[in-house]
Amino acid sequence: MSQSPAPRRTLGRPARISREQVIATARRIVDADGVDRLTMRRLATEIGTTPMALYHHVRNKDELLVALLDDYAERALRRPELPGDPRGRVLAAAAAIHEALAACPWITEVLTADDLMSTSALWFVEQILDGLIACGLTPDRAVHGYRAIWYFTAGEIIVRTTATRRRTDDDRPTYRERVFADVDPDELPRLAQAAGRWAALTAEDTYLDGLQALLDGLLAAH
Amino acid sequence: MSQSPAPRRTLGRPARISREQVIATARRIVDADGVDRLTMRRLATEIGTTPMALYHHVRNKDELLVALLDDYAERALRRPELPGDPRGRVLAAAAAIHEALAACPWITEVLTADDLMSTSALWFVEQILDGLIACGLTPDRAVHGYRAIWYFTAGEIIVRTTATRRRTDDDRPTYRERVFADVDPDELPRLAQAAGRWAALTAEDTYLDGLQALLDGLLAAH
DNA sequence: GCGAGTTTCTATACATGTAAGAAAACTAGC
DNA sequence: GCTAGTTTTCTTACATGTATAGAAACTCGC
Repeated sequence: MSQSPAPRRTLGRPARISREQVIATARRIVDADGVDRLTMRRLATEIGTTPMALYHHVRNKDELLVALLDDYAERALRRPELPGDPRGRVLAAAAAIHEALAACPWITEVLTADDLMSTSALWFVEQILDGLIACGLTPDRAVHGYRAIWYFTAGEIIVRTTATRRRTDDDRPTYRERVFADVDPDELPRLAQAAGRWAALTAEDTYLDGLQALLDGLLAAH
Repeated sequence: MSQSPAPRRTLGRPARISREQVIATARRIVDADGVDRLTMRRLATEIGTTPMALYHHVRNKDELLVALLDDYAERALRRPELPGDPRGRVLAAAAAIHEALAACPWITEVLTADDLMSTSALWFVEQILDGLIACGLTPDRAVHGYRAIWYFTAGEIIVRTTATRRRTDDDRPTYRERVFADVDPDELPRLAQAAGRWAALTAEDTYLDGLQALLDGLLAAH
């Protein structure tokens, strides 16, 4: 009758907090107050433990952020209806990744990881690879093509989000504005010509155009 | 005879250090010991002042890094012989920027700026814009094209350098390796197929291929 | 029940960027 | 010379990530 209740097979002091709990609480903080307010100390007190205890469940803050991105991708990356033609599949998969990432701009510091290798993103990578191969690329070239698409996508997100971030927490004239003011129209006529419209032009979302151009170029190269 | 020696026209306490001195010393530290060893405290002691005194010459460490990048670009960005055909010019200008950036991998954290808008880089931007326009793009589309090239270039540098950085200061199995180990060949056949070669493939430098593809796509879109 | 081993948690400490304000070193007007 | 104003520098303090060392809480073999 009095069997040992669920015989504990784990050695050592039992854990009071779990990695899942850490990540979930971190997510709550980020959702509520933004990623800037996520500190290990606050996370610890909200969980009811000490900062260093967290380090038994995440290796460091960076890994925690990666885990957050993973967690986010798991929920936000819903697999869309993909078109039948392979080119369209590649576009749709890449656009879906881009859309999900653009929606949570706090991951910039994490995004510089090698690949977007969240488990839940793998399906999208698979679609891109498969689409590229169906378009006639060799498997090896398809991997390179995926990388190129990833460079472009990650670069767009990173550059765009940090640009807007700097613009918000800084009201002095932009570095850009100062630079443009110095442009000599005789020496740099195209820049001088574009100077007035630069801000407006770079504010436009041209990700899809660029993605299509890149993809067309990749496919045209056989 | 005893004229006031160079009548000081500046009000207030005379500066003991200059912004140029700060940047030059920072450069020396970075060149010698890497960007990780550049701290405001060390910089201050090497100059012979206190950390907070630096903040009257650079707004914060980020701005110091941007200034370092500027300083570096000034010296490293030598204008190459550009080919006559506009497509070649664009490629050469972008490749030159990429090459210079790839040579100093510590700028990753700075590279996320809006554009590479160092004064010394403007000439390259001009060449890219001019080349794109000469290929038939409208000025507005040329700016978008330049942005696309910049996204791709910055993304490539950032992703590549942080990837190698993480690999060096971390000998545990990569996140990537763990992810690939879980790939189900039935569900994700392309990924499973590429898994073994992934590391080798992504180690290859395919920047120029990607750049050409992107450029061709941009030009093909009229 | 007891010691050994193992895991998790806690306390303390340090390096770092930088905010806030006082102090210093000058010029200009009297 | 003295005061006011201005600019630069210094002092002190704080928040943050995290290293290190050891205490605490468990299982297992005896």
